[in-house]
Amino acid sequence: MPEGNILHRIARVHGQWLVGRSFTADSPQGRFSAGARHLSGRRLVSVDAHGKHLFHLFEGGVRLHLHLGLFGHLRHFRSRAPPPSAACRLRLASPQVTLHLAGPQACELLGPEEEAQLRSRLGQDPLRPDASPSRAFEALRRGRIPLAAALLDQERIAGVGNILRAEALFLARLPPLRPASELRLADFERLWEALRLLMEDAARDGRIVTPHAPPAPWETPGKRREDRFSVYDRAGQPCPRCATPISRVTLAGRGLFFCPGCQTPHGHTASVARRKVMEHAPKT
DNA sequence: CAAAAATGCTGAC
DNA sequence: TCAGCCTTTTTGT
Repeated sequence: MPEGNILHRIARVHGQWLVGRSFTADSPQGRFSAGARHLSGRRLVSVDAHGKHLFHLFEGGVRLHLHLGLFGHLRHFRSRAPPPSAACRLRLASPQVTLHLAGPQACELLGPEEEAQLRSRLGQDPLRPDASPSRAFEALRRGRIPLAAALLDQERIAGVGNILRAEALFLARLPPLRPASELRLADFERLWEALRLLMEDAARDGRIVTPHAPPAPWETPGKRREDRFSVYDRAGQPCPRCATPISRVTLAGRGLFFCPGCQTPHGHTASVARRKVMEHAPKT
């Protein structure tokens, strides 16, 4: 379910509503009972997101590491919470706020050096204020794999998932299958900026919505899922920018969506040139 | 009801 | 590269 923007959103919500409170913890599902006992009664000191990982620091130096994986789900309740589902791995309850965690890939207590080691393996996170774009540029260009594959490698850039990859490459007009080592600085700068914009909007609004402009005549208004994206999960449908049918290829076992019409090696300059020609064309 | 799929990651070939 | 993890939602009988 979540890409990095969702984790940052959760961290912000927890920072506002959970930090400073003490919680009773338990594990209805049972697989985190020992950890929950250790957390119970402690005050939450801080919350931090890095990529798709969440780090909660409780008083006494107790560190909780969460990763939602593909299925993980967090629910928040004010005042009265419903009974937890049988799959609820961790419940944190206070008089004002209750949290239910189900299906996480990771829910564990870490020592300080374990946490540091984990964090040191994560790449630059576009949503973190301490992110270094030049280090991200370096990391992306290492090795000889397609740019689209490098973007999902959390040790190069942290927080990008399959949707953000597709939408950011589309916004930056970059061909996803070109070797990452051939990425030029100007292309990277467009890509980084697209990631930052998409992720910041999505962290604030709670969902990824791409500003695909202009509104195309073949698009019908609606709230169905596919309307939120320009290329992700839209194989065969017309590109909102150039109307070429969107492609889907399988790369490293996962679907990659892109527009073969305008995500071309020099798609950016080519389309700018085309627009200039249009501007100077005689009016009809 | 059952089945399938999903924005992720790991460990074993 | 593939199965497995594990939950929720959507789709199909």
